[in-house]
Amino acid sequence: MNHDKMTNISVKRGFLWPSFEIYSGVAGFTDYGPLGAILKNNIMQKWRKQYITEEGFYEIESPTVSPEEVLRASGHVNNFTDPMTQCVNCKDVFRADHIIEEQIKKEVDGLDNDDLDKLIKEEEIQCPNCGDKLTEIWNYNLMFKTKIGAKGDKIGYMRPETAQGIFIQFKRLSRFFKNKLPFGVVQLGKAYRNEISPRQGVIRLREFTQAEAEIFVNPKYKTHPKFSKIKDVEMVLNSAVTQIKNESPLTITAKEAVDKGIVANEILVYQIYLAKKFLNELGIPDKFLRFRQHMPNEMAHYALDCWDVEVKTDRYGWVEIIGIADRGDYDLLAHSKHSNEDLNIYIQYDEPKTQTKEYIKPSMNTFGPKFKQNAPAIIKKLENLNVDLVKKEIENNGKYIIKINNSSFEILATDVEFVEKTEEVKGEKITPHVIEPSFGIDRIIYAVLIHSFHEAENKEDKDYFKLKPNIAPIQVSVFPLLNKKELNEIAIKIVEELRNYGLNVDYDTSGTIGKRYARCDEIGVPIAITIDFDTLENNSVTIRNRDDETQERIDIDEIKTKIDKVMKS
RNA sequence: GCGGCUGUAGUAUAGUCUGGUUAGUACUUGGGCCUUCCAAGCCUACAGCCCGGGUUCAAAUCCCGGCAGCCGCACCA
Repeated sequence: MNHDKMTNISVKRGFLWPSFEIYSGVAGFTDYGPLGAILKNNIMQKWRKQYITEEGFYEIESPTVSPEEVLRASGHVNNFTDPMTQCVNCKDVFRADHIIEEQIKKEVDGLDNDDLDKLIKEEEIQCPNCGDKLTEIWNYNLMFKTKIGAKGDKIGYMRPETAQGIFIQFKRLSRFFKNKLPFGVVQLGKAYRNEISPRQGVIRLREFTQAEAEIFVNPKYKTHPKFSKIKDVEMVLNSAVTQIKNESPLTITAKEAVDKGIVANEILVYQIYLAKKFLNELGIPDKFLRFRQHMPNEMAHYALDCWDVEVKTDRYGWVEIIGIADRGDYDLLAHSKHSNEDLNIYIQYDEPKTQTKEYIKPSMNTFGPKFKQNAPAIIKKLENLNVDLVKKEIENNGKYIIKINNSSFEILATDVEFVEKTEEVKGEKITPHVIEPSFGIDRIIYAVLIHSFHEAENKEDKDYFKLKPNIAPIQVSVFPLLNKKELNEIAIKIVEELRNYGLNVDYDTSGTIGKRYARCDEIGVPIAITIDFDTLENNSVTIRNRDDETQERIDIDEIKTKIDKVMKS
């Protein structure tokens, strides 16, 4: 790992570029150059393959601008802000709630800004730096605000996560999936957070790409049909408990993790497994990965449980690249409440359940004459009473007194019967829980680049990206050994054929062959094909492997089969 | 957002302190020559003082502001 060298080559060769550079740039934004854009697409396509093709989820695409109501309901308008205050003297800026808590040693969660302002005055909270006075509190909201429409009176925000777009479409989605749980919906796209001061390059962007899956499950069945296949897979888990006790992470199998209650359920573990598999296949080995459970106090406002997948970097230490959260029913309930829509799903039982329930049945031949015109009202009241309570009261005291308006009525044992009634219940409405793996694509690309970067070990060696063939932006380079007309002609023919076959091919005639090999190694092209004078005579070419520099003489007709083989490795 | 350091072709740098010729060098890149398998050589071309203002006869160089990068603090639901 060598962040500086890697970044240098990635900029030089067109993977990642600073944005708006000719206007001196803006922090927190990045451009994907020509190779970076392909790499990103390849990784996103691979992600789609794993979650859409292999897991059977479906993708939707929703707007990146949201009306305010959506983000009010989701909690982002209120919870995604930080109360800030500034020292009038030294101009340092602080989280208001943090410094209040620090100085009065009391939690101030849930207080609004006016309360906090009051506290600052009453408790004489001072600048922790220089002890001077603090300004009034203002909210720093991490969302980009905008206006929708010409009048500009409708507030919109750039979405801070792609997830909300899925929750909002829950009704249509559940119909699309024939109202059957579980089902999974994914969305890949941009999200926006106006970070106070982003540094760390592509690790903390103000505009970034997420790939999220929202898996809607029946809260009673958080099992997974494929779990048995992965139950023996070992993973390194750093649970909240091991973190609190300062113990080293546990290496345990998926099954043990569930059995011992370290991870809440099978679905969550399965998702951790998928994340690990995905990263392994991108070329990030297990020793650079770990799974860390959020501590109760660091959990986002919506989460029941959350595991971060972290990757080791030389520059930034362990970096979170994926979050896998059990969001429970938080989002659907929140949107249901704010929109007045039923966001639930009707679960039909396999077999109708018979429920036996006790009712209070008025004995009408005594009840009617006794209460006369008040009878209907009393009956209605009786229906809503707790049966056991009424029964006990009559058994113990011989009567139960019902008050309607200002009159009270005595219900005696002779006035009512207690009847058991059996009825069939065919199903129930439930609010699904949501399991959400959320991938930070930009961070993953950084992780892929830093971990596929091969640093020269000696003078003969060189720096290059050892990208896995299935994500390499360019799969094949085709070189004529010398820049001669007759070699170029064949080379161009092969290039065209491979391009038609669906491969990204680079054709290069400049400089010496060694230089061209070096150049294509640098950007991670896994295969090079060289045409020489023997090709003219016997139709054979040299195929070269990037990683071990081995060469093989093969027939032109074998090229595609050979490439396919490498691509699958 | 605060403080410190830094900013010269695509990259790495010389020059900045002590203002003064056409901003030098290497690699890279393009074109050409040569060349039968791992950045060889030769010729040639392209390309730079972060932006804005000030001081001065004269600013890459000194001063101020901005922007960006790095480091520390704060922030990162």
